Amino acid sequence: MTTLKDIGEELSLSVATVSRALNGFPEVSLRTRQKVRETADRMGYRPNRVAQRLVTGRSGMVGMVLKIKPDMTADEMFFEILTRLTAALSVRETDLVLAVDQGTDPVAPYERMIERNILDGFILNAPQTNDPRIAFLRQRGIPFVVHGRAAPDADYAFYEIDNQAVSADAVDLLVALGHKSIALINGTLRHAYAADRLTGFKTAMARHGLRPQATSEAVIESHGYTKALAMLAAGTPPTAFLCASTQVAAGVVRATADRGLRIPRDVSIVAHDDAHSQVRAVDFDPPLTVTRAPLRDACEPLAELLLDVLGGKPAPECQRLIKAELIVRGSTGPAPKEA
Amino acid sequence: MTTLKDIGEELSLSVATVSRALNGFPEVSLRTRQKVRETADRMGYRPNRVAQRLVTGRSGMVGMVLKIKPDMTADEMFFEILTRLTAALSVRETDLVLAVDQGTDPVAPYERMIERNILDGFILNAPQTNDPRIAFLRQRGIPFVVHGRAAPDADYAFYEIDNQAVSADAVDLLVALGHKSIALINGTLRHAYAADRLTGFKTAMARHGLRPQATSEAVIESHGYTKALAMLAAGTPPTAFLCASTQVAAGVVRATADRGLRIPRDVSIVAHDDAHSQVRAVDFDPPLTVTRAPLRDACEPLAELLLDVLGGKPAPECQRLIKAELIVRGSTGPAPKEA
DNA sequence: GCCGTGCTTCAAATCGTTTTGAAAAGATTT
DNA sequence: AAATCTTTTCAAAACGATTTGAAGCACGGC
Repeated sequence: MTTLKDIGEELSLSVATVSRALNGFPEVSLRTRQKVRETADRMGYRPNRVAQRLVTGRSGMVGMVLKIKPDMTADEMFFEILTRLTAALSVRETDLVLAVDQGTDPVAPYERMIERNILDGFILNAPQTNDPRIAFLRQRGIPFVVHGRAAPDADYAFYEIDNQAVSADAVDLLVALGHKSIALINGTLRHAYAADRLTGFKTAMARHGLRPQATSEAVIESHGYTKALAMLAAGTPPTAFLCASTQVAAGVVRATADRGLRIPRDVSIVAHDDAHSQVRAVDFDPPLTVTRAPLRDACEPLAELLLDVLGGKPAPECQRLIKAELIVRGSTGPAPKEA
Repeated sequence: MTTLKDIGEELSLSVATVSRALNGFPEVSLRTRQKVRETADRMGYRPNRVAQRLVTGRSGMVGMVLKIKPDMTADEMFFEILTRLTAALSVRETDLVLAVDQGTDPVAPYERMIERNILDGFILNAPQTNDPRIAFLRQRGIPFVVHGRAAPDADYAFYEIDNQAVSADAVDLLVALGHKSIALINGTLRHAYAADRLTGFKTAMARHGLRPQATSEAVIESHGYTKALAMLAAGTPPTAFLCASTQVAAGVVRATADRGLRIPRDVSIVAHDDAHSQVRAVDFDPPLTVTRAPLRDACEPLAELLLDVLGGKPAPECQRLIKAELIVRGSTGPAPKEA
């Protein structure tokens, strides 16, 4: 393996000069710089990353912990995220070390990875309100970036969509169409994003002088189905639903069909669409009106932000709150005439 | 971060002594060794892998490249394998670094990871016949262990089930039951395991003086269905099928039902079962006779073998060829009386 | 009292890089 | 031509571990 010393001897230069020449420092003359570059290429020099890391204190590796469901499967989208994240980091000369969260203590896998002390930082996802992992990493002073924002006053690096605006935009659209009885079928409030959606929903409804109806549970089809069915059977049934996901929307669609209601004539539906490939908003009949913010779009920014954090950029400059796009399709229409 | 120097200063010992004490060298007295161990624990010492690697050439980290399908999903079983592998390596003080194969050149991700030269070795899976990755790693002299055997005369470390025996055992069982027309619905021959299954099948059939019928394609339900349908419609329809997987078996079952045939009265089925949780052999009606070899059982041995290879154990001693278990259930029965 | 003999411990070199502080060379001013 | 300033180069320290060769110490034998 060619080393700096080899190149130095070849050219009768010190390793220091060779190092600076290759790293493009201005204090080495252009002529030597070129000569060094050329000989380095000729001799097939590759910097020894290990040595580089030893002296710089950086390892060029970041960690991520996979949360796995009890049946040892994971989210369908996970692989796409993983792929894109790996690619985004790879461009930045950074590798991803994976660990698996086997339940019990959410902090344990982070502790284990830190113990090995070869990691520069972490990428976290799916933060919960008062997430213990975030508290842990901050207390230990370990750099990290979160996909999601655990609290509105977060003082760490994150990438997140504006979940309050997601609800607010949907409410505004529906109110403009004349809807007054609007229900939110939300995710479990344990998740920070769901809490934000609820806040945004309540605020927007209050702004229009309307009474909010909401329920929070897992974002699965059956939840959408049972809750929508129950709400439609109640005294003042909603004329519009805000769905936490397209999966939930599928359940709501099934419930309205069971009740003999038509979309959008009797019931309007707006869903949030994170572009899961499984349940596509455009495949609905009628196609779903959505607030759209593909999860995969987070990968590039997350990599970028983490590198910024590692580079010492202050946290406030490493926060991205993105607006979801409101896409109006066939599942929303004017509110039905009052009965 | 605690270093050897810190411990040395704490105990008024040289770093050399501390290093030897922690690595259990005999030339340091028992008393100091214990004292050092204890203070190291107390101070939370963790060896710096980067520094270790620089001087020893070992980093305690191994790599694995994930092959992802074009739709960016991966095998359902993948997470379980990943979990178990991580755990098995963790016990051996080794970390797993993941990269993702984004198509195009199968060797490229390995090259990238090697360039970073912080890895001690690799775990490969799903080898193909004449796998370029294996050729590459061997040519570069990089240690690796393969889950699967790319060729019968493999001269590298691997863990694999005896795929020729898988077919042979099934054939022997069926022949003992009186079957003469037996078909193999195999995986694509590009995969080394499928080539082995075919060889074993042909050899076993020849041994019994029978003419083999075989087809090779992706191990999915539809392949089992279409091929079985075609074969059952042919001149001398098989009375028994060997299926590459339980998924394929599901297709074959559907095809026999479509033809109005009954299992095992008219058609017997033997499948290979690698214990995917999705399509379970015992959930079939009747439950499937299988050659069983859970994929997950490979994790411990793979970790063990890789560490052996890294420790310099010669390749021939790092090869494991495991027999699959033949489990006879309701899907096999005596051959039907000749028409 | 001198010298070998184990048994422990140590200082120093090593790995390949980055970075600091100083020296050498060249250019400019006095 | 001496003095000063700039530009370029260098030797050495640092990162944190392992490993080599040597030294300190107590011991008993001569």
